[in-house]
Amino acid sequence: MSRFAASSPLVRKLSAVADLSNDEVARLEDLHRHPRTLPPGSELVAEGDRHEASMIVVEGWAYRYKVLSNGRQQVINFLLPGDIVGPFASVIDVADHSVAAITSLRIATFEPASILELFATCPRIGVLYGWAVGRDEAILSEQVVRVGRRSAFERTAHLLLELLRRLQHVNAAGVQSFELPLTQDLLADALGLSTVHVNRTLRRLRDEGLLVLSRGWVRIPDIERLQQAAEFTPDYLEQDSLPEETQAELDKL
Amino acid sequence: MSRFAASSPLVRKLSAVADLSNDEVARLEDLHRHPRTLPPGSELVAEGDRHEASMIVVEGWAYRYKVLSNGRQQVINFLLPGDIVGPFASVIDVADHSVAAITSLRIATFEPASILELFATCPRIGVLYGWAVGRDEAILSEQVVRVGRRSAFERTAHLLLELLRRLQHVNAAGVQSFELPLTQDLLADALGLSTVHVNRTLRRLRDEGLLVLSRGWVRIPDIERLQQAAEFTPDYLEQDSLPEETQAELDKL
DNA sequence: CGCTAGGTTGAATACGCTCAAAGATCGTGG
DNA sequence: CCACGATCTTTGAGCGTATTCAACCTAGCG
Repeated sequence: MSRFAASSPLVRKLSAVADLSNDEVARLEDLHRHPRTLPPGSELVAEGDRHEASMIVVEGWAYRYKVLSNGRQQVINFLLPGDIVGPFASVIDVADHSVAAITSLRIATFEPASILELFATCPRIGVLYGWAVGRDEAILSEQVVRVGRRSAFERTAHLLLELLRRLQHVNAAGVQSFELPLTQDLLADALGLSTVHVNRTLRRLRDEGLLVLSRGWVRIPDIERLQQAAEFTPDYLEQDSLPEETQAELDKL
Repeated sequence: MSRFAASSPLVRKLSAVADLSNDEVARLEDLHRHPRTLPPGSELVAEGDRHEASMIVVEGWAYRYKVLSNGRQQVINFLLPGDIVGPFASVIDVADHSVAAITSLRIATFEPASILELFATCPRIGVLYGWAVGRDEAILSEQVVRVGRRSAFERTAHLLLELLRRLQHVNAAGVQSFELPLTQDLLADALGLSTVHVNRTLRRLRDEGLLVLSRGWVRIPDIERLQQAAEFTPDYLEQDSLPEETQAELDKL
């Protein structure tokens, strides 16, 4: 267990990449003043909103999505504890997507100024912020590949494996299992499939013993096997340290 | 025409969002030392590469992509003049995707240290860098929606409209037309379709008078009409100034 | 002139969608 | 505590969009 097991998920996530000083942890925790708790279904951001602030998910799930005509909807990605919502929101003047809470959601809003200040006064945290942004971009990229070039079967398995891994990074999942607060409707919108087909695909995954689903929980009995089936490689989610060169740059400052 | 018509496409792009001082322009141009020219097909980044530097596309097209088994391939996005390749590359230690040149490519590599320094000494540029990252993220999000929830017809039209708009922002396209250096194979990999179907879809777009294609050029005779057909809204690509609040924050520094 | 990469077209197939109806599950109020 | 309604899940049948396979065409280039 990490020495930050009790602290915020963002700190847990970042301390896997770099050892944080007590001061750095304090600065990060500082971003968590102004927390709120929102009920399931709340809209945090609506497409067309102006000048949103950045937020950090502390507990619960949310999702970013866009709505199209005739009821079509696409989930862009899921926001889990430790995720930063709109890391550069303060610079964008109109939101081009919506964000809604899936579960009851604990979330902290922070001022755009905080980030500017953080970058200016604590480059290490600036770099880690950049790392978080880069990782989210990697997750989005994988979402493009998943939806663009994988079969329904692979897609579904792949997403579940990603979610497991991401939750594990913030101590929000077990070794094989996690709580999945998604309806098949929402899953379908994330996977670019119809609800019916998601249902059939999940059934097939269960029938093949790759998945155990019960009352909002998923268990993956044989992760190795599911990874193979989904062609899942977790590299894009894993990083255990900053590159040496970057470390060196930082030490000079 | 902008007063920076002659300068680098990155400056052109950013000066649409904020008026840049001469000093700021100089700092941005500074990132363009160490330019190279690469032939079409060159790999700039290969999946698995360690610790890449960030780059700026000066001229030409490139694409980010991932390769799957049995020859499947997905283009994550296209990189056009003024685009930053891996804005936080210095913090990520292993590339999870590849990048290759489509045309002959003029590209500038800059040191990770430059960015840290820029953030520290020139917050306005730091903010604009953040804006560029945020915009790229919006483009990626739209790619997810396109591939996940749009028909082949909409998808194709939508991508072409996006490319037109993005190119216009860096003075690399006319009012209705631009040079499109993509094979139908590559287009298919970007749209998550088969080559054959891309071909049929393009034909339909031509038959309906929505597109004119000839020898590597596209013309969109009636943009309004194609936007309607594709359900394209360009908001995510457009921003003409920084939000007032952010301006105010900046002035305080 | 012939090679090669890319574009075009047809026919058969398949994967995933739509429509429809029936079963679970859960929260809520009687 | 049970009944009801609402939401979510499951299953079947038929359909349609996009795929695969295969052949042929075209343009550019050595």
